[in-house]
Amino acid sequence: MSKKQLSKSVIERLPLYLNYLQEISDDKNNVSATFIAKELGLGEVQVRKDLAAVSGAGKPKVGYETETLIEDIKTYLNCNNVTNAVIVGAGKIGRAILGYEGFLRYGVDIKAAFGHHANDIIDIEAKKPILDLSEFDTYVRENDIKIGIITVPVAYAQEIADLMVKNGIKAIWNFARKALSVPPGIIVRQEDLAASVAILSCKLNAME
Amino acid sequence: MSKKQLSKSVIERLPLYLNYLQEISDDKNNVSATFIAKELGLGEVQVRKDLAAVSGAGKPKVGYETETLIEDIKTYLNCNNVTNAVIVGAGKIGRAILGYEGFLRYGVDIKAAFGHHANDIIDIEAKKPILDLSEFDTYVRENDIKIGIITVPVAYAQEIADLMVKNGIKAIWNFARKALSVPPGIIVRQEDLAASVAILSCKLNAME
DNA sequence: TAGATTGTTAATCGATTAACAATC
DNA sequence: TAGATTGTTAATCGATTAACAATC
Repeated sequence: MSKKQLSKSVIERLPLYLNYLQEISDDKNNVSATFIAKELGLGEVQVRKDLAAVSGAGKPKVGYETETLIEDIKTYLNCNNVTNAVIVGAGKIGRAILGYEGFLRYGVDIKAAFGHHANDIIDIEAKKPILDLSEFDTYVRENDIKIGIITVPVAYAQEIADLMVKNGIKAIWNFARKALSVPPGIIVRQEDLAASVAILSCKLNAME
Repeated sequence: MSKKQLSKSVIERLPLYLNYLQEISDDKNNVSATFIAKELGLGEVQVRKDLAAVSGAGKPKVGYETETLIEDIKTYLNCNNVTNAVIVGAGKIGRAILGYEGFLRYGVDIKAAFGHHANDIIDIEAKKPILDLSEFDTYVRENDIKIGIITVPVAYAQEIADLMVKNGIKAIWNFARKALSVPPGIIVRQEDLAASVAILSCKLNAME
């Protein structure tokens, strides 16, 4: 499975294409890079290059077969293999993520959340267990968990990250506003929703 | 207020610096770019250049005054002026965001959420109203709302975006997986949490 | 003074855009 | 065939990194 390693910017555009293609796949059997570019407000050559990188099945005059393109992007993004994940932190954000079904679409299955003094509570809507942190080690090892999601307060984030690494978790999605220190080989993605909206407000302010 | 327009990449690093500086501000009166770079795992020159862009108050040998630097970044990010925001979509994600206090730290005050057939429900923990969508127009105009946050299902996203624009909202933070079409001058920030984790799982897969 | 750290100018790197030949 | 669209090679652009003189 020697997959071309694409640049970060390309990888971040792939979900965009995927969503759009899935949206139109019922109506259109074929689609051109030109068309996608116009619809998504991107450069035509950029789209063509991105698509060529994961697919390369385009035909002059007609464009790409929509279904094939969808499959190729999904394959690249690993959507068809399920990767298991757990959340540590059963507060509002943790529960909101636990209950959101959109992740499975990308092959990520969030199996459970862990909290303090929680014990086998089941999130009714999501039908997923919220377990006590003491069960973490066993659960992670027994359920082939690869991704850990941290939604605890800043003060505990590093400690939880250490716990995850200790139990063999290889990728961490961190919602705590704290730069984690992890051993090499562990992937960390920092998510700061507040910063996202700060940038929005900053741009807004710059426009006046 | 002619503020230098920094590049997207620089702006996205500012919150990172801000968090770290606030974390250490009690212990350290001065801090060097070299030190920050090492702690956050960034290039030394990059940090120095970023800081110079918003502050420029560094002194050879001692570095920057921590407090001044914090204030300069906050000024650039517009943290000290409050910008009002509302959420449309009172599902799990909408409520989670409504209840999260971290935004005020960046000067964004989320005043209320709107849902269908909701009427003056108050989110107990957050102490913020969840109102019916029919009250949207009046509320937005009367409360100087500048930012709109969309957490409704994909099918309604464009319609809500139009409603926001119609009522004078200038910046939209969109959690629906849909490329919005808005008039020029309106800022849209697309947020796709599922795609975020997809990229994580993709990298994880590429490593093996 | 000597050395750490700054700010700036030049070099490198990577990503986007432009140009164009190939092809269905 | 003609024309739309592809894939590729070269040119541009922007951001990061390296080098170094200035300074407290």
